[in-house]
Amino acid sequence: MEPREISQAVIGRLPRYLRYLGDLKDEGIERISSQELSKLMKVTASQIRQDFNNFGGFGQQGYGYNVEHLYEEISNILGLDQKHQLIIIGAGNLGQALANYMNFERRGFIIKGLFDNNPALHGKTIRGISVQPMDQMEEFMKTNNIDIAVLTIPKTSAVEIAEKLVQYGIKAILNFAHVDLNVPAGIQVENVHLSDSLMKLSYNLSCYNKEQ
Amino acid sequence: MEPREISQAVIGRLPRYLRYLGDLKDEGIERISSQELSKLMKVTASQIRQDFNNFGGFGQQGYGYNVEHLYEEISNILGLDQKHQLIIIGAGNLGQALANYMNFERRGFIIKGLFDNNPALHGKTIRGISVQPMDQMEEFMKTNNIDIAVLTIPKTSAVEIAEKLVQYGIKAILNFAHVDLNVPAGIQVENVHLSDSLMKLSYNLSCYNKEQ
DNA sequence: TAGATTGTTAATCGATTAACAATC
DNA sequence: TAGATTGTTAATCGATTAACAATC
Repeated sequence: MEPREISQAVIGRLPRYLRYLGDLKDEGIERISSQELSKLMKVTASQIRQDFNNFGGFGQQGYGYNVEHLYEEISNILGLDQKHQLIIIGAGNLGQALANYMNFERRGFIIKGLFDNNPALHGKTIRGISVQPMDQMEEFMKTNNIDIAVLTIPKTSAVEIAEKLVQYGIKAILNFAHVDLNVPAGIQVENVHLSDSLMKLSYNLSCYNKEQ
Repeated sequence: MEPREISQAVIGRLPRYLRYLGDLKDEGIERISSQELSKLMKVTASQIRQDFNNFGGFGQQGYGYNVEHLYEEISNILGLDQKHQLIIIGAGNLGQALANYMNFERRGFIIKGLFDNNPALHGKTIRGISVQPMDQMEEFMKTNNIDIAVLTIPKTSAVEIAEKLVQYGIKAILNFAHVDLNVPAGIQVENVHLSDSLMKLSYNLSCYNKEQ
């Protein structure tokens, strides 16, 4: 088990497996074969077995996979057995929307703080978390053991703020700003570029139309 | 030029090229070589040239690429020369946040309507767009020539609503619901699964820690 | 013309799929 | 034991990178 050698392609598929397994679990289904899961998820059974075998054997020949067990294993691989404390930088519409989104907590992603430069927002409370000025970030991160930051600020300040976050010891950033962050190796970044997604849709739309 | 044969891997990189070219354009830079762009974007010059050549030759030997021209070409490839009318289904926190986000309009993605089942929201206005009940969707889509729907509703109703949207003639869906939509071939779907992104961060965090 | 840099072919690398022996 | 299905090796496919001839 050499975690670093597993490709991001595989890691990227794990949350989807987890989702389907959670649903199966809720339906009270005990076991599933790679072939059944294959039909359900519309990926090859081969890929499913290969993916799972990156982490050791979770199945049993002639039986398949135990849903509950597999769910637990993937959940642990994804580190969901651990709690993550996170802060949201930027308490605008998107920041507030995310702060209001309860489902993250269920997975162990606990929103601890909200920060914004706009004085009009300071003291405003969302789900018990009050918006603080940016300059209190450093202090807050130290006392609250924050490991993930969610960036929902405009791209003009995102790079600079990300550098500060790194300096203050952040381990991972979920970046909604439409810019590439420049962080040292070892700091994890996931980008959510909504306009990129729209552009992909746009391409495939016009592409499909040309086919006709 | 056979649009359908271009891999989604290439398409997925186009918006990022466009972003860098836009920045270069704003800086008043006229030409750039694949090697310079390579350094800037941290991808290989080879990949850049391969990507662009999927669509025909945009460059000139010995010179490089004209920034303005390349920007226009990629913009057109992505279909950004055309306007897209879109509706947001689900006027909760996220739906409102997206409706308030001005930048989409600049790219030709015009938010025309907002729909929600919650009567408390009906008539509420965001940037001049009032929230309508879901049952007015069909009529609205017909009279407003809507091609993209943004789904920001809970996963319990997302699949059902997506089917209706398809029935009413939607061409593309940007899906924020944490569920896989089941749409016919030809209907474009882009998923934005925020909890999946957090899980990937979580994996890479624990993975990195194990390295130490 | 000489230098630079593309467009494009060929080589490599990695990811996906197929096949089957191992084994429950 | 016979049937089913995994774990794993081998084959294929596609995407990335390297190399270089074409050409501005």
